Amino acid sequence: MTKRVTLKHIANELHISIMTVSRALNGSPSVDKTTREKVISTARILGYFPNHIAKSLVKRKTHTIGVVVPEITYSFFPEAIRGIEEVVYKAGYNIMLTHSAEDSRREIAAIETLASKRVDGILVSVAESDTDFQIFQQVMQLGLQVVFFDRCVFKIGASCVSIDDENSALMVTQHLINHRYKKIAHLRGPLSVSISRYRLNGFKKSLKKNNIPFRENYIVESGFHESGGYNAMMQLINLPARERPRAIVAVNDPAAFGAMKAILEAGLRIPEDIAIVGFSDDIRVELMPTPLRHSCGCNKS
Amino acid sequence: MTKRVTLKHIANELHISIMTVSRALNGSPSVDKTTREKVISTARILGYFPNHIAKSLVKRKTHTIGVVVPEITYSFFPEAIRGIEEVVYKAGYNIMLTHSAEDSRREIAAIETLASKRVDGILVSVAESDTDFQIFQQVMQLGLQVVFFDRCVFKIGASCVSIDDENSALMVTQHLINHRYKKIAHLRGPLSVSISRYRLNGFKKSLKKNNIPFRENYIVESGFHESGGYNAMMQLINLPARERPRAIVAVNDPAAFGAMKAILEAGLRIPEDIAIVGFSDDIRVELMPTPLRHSCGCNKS
DNA sequence: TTGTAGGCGTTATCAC
DNA sequence: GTGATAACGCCTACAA
Repeated sequence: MTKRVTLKHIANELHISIMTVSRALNGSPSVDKTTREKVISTARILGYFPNHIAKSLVKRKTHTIGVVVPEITYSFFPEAIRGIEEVVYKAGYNIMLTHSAEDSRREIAAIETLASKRVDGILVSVAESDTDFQIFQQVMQLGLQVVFFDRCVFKIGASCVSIDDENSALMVTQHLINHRYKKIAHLRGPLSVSISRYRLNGFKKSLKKNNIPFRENYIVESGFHESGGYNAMMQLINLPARERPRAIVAVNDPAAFGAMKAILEAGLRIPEDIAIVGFSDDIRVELMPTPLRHSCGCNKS
Repeated sequence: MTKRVTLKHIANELHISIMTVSRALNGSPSVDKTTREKVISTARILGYFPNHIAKSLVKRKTHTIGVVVPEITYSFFPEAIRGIEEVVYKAGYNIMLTHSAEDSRREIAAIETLASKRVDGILVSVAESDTDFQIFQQVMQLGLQVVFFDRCVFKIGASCVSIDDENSALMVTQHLINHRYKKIAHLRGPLSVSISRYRLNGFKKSLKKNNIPFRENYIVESGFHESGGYNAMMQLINLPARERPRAIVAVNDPAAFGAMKAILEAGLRIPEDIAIVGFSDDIRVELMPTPLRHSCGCNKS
């Protein structure tokens, strides 16, 4: 059905060697001008497309970067992926995109596949449920570059790109305190993920710094998604009216959105009854009726 | 620096042939049970990862699908990509994701790269500015499967997956008419893209069907983005108060969002002063203060 | 400037 | 069951 045109075909057509064709097409200086022109024109006529697979095999380089995210549509990942694509594109690379669906087994499978497909490097934001990180060390020993972003794994010698979560959380909380809020609750992410821990720490530190008593029941796990934020917020709303927090620091924007939904559904107003701040510049933020406020201009790209 | 483990290494280690190793690892039935176990265990010990590049070269199949979108973060594409990833993952494939940034030259380059990297098929949603489609025919002649989605190119024999744009637009408009709106404007997309034309047609047909006079100045080009929607809406708002439309059919949700911004900034209310409907179930929709209404449950996945 | 030999890591095919 | 050999399409290295 399909006749794949190869260097050989062009070579035969022109009665020259494969190497000359290869050189001509790759812009090698040591090739006769006339020959080069002939080669290029017949390549075009025959509809030649270079076979990067063959090239990759011999060069041991695929010019492809693997990307592993927990959920493609989730939070700021579309923008991150977009940013990554832009950068690698300019460098002459492509991205192979996989998502783990927050499932660590699937994440491992994705990384193994990427390793097998011989990507030149892997960018990964780890799944919530991760506990075993030996797969990363394994592929790193293969010479594969691994760089974490947003959700990092430390202590295995890979780089990490993320904002200063602890400090950001501290500043976000401080922001609320500066606005005279005292009853501040925190919707936290799963503690297995580093950003959750850092943000929780920042939150706690800020309270301490301002001598605001820490209340255990003001820390509610929300996970990273809207439904979790919603449920967590419901818990807080169901506290006796006097106990209810007046402000919320959500671990990220999706959780904040879920919480807002719960607040509005309960007939409460934002921020008059309960104020709320999120994280990570979700694209939806600018369209919200009540803008989420951010502590800093930190950019996560 | 890196010692790539190959079948050869395993074979040498065990003093057997490469083929036996290959067969053992691929679960061929015709291999001795003991040998297989030995092979598998030393493969594990040596840290062997199969080289899909080599495999692809001989099998002429990469198990990779190329995806080309105009903008990764734009409108419903994150969800579409997510859906695509889910499907191909289950089929044992991966996706190579590229974006054209609405630039047809970049789109062509992306497709050439994907063809060179020998993806097994390409899913593409074309850029706004596209005029020349010969690249698609070119790669199709190479035996590469091309399937368009959302923004299709017709008449070149490739499949297209999208909603019935004309009918949807017709129904959306009818919906407004049923609510007694008569002064209805349309923010249209670039006419080079098929969905823009279909939606415009649907809009016109609906007016005609209901004997509502068509006004040229009620059709404003907005493009597909928020900024365009904003500018287009400003034009309409700046009409003399009596001329102003009371309802808007936007070509897609981002344009609708931009328009809403313009409306609100002008101190008008939605939908009391101006009603607005979008398209394509943008993820932000459910969070909007004034929900965008949809004509049908059409799903674009 | 151009050509030849060999190999990248794997599988198809045919022998044993 | 297992092995040798020849591809797959290209490039490196060396020779002419």
